[in-house]
Amino acid sequence: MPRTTAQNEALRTATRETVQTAAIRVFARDGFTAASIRTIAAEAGLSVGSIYRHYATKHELFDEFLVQATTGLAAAAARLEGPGSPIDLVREFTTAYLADLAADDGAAEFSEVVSQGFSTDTPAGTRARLLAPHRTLWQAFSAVVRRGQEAGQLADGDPDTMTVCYFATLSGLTTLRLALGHDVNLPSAELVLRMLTAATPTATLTAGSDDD
Amino acid sequence: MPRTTAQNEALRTATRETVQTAAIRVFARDGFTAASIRTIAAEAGLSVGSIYRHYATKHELFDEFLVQATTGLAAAAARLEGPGSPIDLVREFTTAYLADLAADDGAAEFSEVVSQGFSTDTPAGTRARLLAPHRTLWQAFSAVVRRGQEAGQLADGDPDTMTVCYFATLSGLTTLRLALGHDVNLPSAELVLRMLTAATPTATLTAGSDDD
DNA sequence: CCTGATAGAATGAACATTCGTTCATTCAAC
DNA sequence: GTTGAATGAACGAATGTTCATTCTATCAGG
Repeated sequence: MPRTTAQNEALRTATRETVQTAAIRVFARDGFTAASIRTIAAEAGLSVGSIYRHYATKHELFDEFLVQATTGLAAAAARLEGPGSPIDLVREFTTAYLADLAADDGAAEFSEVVSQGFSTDTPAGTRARLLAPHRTLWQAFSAVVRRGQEAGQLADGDPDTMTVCYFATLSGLTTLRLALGHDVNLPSAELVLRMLTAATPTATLTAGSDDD
Repeated sequence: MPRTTAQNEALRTATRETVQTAAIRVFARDGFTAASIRTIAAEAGLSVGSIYRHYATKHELFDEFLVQATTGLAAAAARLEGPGSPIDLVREFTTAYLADLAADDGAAEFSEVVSQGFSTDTPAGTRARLLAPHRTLWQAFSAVVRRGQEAGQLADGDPDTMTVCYFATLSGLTTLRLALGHDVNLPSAELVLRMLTAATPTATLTAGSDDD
């Protein structure tokens, strides 16, 4: 008997992880279509054939990423539905996201692939598959915002619209961070949270400019 | 002599515009690499060969888009450097951007291609070519923010960081708008502007939650 | 300790397809 | 009839994918 089953299992999962990490990096850099299997193989330090031993197609490689993304989004939604005051929940959520972005692990790349899948819907159907868990997350966040408003902790405004605007900011920051690297000044959580916590600016700030 | 020179000229520019519009739409939908010349030709209602009569390569087709983007960004920066109070300038800028996003002309698609070029740097060199006019725009915006702070019209904070956060929001909203269409609730200018105008939330809002 | 047999992982040349691109030909307007 | 725009079949390069082959780590038998 050559290798034990357990050893083969460990080898397989280790290589799968190597491939997955390399794939996400290349997907984030080049986009799904421009990312070639040969490039991913080179990034992983493996041959083309090895990729196909672990993933039947390029789409299946992307599918595993989609599963991870769905799981992560569901976990984030669950945390928002957990205990805690609204202001603490949104601050903790924002701080954690920005910390991931600032760190040099693959979190930013991961988010970037999600963002690309959303915008280009490549491969076909990606957008729909990402939309479902995103809606769950958005609804959870929106509910927290509503609770925060009722508690007087958060600013007025339609919770759904505020949620969209908030997540648009996080998404945009992710893209900028990945494109510009350390040159970009990541904002503090407090700055991002202003759109949720801001007291409505006093009328005197805008007086005299409503003549359009 | 068959057609007059003027007629040929008109035909040429008309077709060029048709091709350019179709190309931007396909670029926005599929990304530069996945957008094939055959798809662009079909979208424009022309043959493959006709595309190549007007643009030597796919890259040149994209280049014309880059020139347009650079011009537009420079124009936006110039407007910010023009007359007007800081609060009016940023509000006008935001309102105009959101109006373009809400309209069904190609403005959102245009911005989306810019965003993709930024994030994937495809074709190679696109990011650098977009970065220059963006920096100009960001610097102009940052200067307005600083003036607004000095005039007591805008909230405190590092102007550069606030600018990055602001444009990240606009970029993220563009992606969401194009991905979800009319389902997305576009925020009001006032909501986006909160991160710039918000009075710092009073300490009572955060009291008792700083125990992490 | 060595050695050879073996199961399964790793390899990369080869294939069909699709891509960007070309160009001989056709079409349309004067 | 002439000029230039429009066409689409065809070509080389690159892509995703396959599979016959090689490598590698293990352990029974000496």
